[in-house]
Amino acid sequence: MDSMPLEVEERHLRADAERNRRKLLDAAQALFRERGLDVGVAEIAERAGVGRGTLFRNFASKEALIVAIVGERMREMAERGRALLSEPDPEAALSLFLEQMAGAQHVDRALAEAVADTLLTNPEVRQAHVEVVAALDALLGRAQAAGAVRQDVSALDVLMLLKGVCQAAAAFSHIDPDILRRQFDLVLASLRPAEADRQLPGKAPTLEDLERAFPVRRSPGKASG
Amino acid sequence: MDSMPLEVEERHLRADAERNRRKLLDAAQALFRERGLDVGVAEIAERAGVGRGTLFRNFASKEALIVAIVGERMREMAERGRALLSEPDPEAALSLFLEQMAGAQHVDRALAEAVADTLLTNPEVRQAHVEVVAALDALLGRAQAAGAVRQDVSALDVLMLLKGVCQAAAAFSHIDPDILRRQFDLVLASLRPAEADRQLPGKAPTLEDLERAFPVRRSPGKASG
DNA sequence: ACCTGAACACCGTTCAAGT
DNA sequence: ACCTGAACACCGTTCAAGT
Repeated sequence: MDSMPLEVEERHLRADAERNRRKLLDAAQALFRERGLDVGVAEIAERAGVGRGTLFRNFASKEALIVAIVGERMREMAERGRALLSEPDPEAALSLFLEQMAGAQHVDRALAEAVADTLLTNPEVRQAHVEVVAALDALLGRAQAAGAVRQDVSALDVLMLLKGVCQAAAAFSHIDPDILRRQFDLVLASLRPAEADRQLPGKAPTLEDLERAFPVRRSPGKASG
Repeated sequence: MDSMPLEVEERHLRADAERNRRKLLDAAQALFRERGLDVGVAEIAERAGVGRGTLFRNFASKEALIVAIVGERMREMAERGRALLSEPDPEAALSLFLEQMAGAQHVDRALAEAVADTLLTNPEVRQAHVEVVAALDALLGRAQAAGAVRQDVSALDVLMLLKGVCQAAAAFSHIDPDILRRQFDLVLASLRPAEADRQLPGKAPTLEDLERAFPVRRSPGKASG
């Protein structure tokens, strides 16, 4: 059972079905991005030009639709993080990545609501999130090796700290674009190499801690084995 | 119209009505605290031992019930902040207040969800929130005067930074109690007096910025003037 | 094989009938 | 004056009837 590939479901769709699926994704993407995850399925189907039932034929639930969209955005973000590994200055690369994450949430309400929500327990979103953490971990490791960042923080430490920045700054930056940068600088200040008597207590949180805090819920019904 | 007192509505309730109101508040408080703001009004009314209709006679909406509870918790928190002004060590007082805020959200899911939500646009919650900011501002000012905290941060700067810590740490601290303290220490590290070339850009956010970012929505219908 | 809208279940909210 | 549960409006989801 461990040899079963995880991402098949590539069985051929009829041409019109494939087209409808795309129209639904595009409509939902635009509406979620603009007005958040509370927009109704009726409006999404209408904007896509299909019946309500078609939405649920392509996606098991409204959440599944959300997951398809948010998961993709997260994977894009992880990819941008990996790309920054070729940036010569390790500190600048880390700072840029943090900035891009906040920026993405700023222009996409769906993404901002998703990371705050309990959506992280969904398997697909979790996997994408793990990718992001891995990319951040790599960038953070480089910055630490270069002596630009204190040794005793982990990627999850940084991510937790950034979460508030993203949410708060996103709400404010319509008004005052400076605030985003201020909050960043505060986060970066917290990450500077610490004197010996300022070491953080306990152990740095890992992905295993994340798993124990938010156990991934198996999607119900589908898997019978 | 500016001479109208804001918090009257103290007209006498019949004894049984007063009792029902209390039962509803107690039931909702317990359920919200334990399981978050999604618990249904039917369950709340049942636990309180009254009909659904009675809930809506005492509170204009489910949100009004939430606001009554969350607002009170926030006002308690502001009071604790003001009490800490008599703590002799300014840095310890500030640190304690931040710790108490995170702790309160840790034991009360309702509070944690409320501060993340758009509930801040509600007038009553906003007023309570402003009280908290004011208390934090006083504690922060003392710590800055004592040279324990950099001069260029405002209470809102700190509150934004803390928001992520509260959310993230609350979720994790079931697993690893160290994490809360780590995140705190990171926030405190970011607040240490900065070297001249590390000053934050722009101006520190004020309560007026908060008002422009989240304009208070007038409660609809009630006020006719 | 897929599309569709009527029908269903589940919320918050209202209101006519009771006391 | 207040209480109550049946009724309503509004969601996400299902499904029998269509193509």
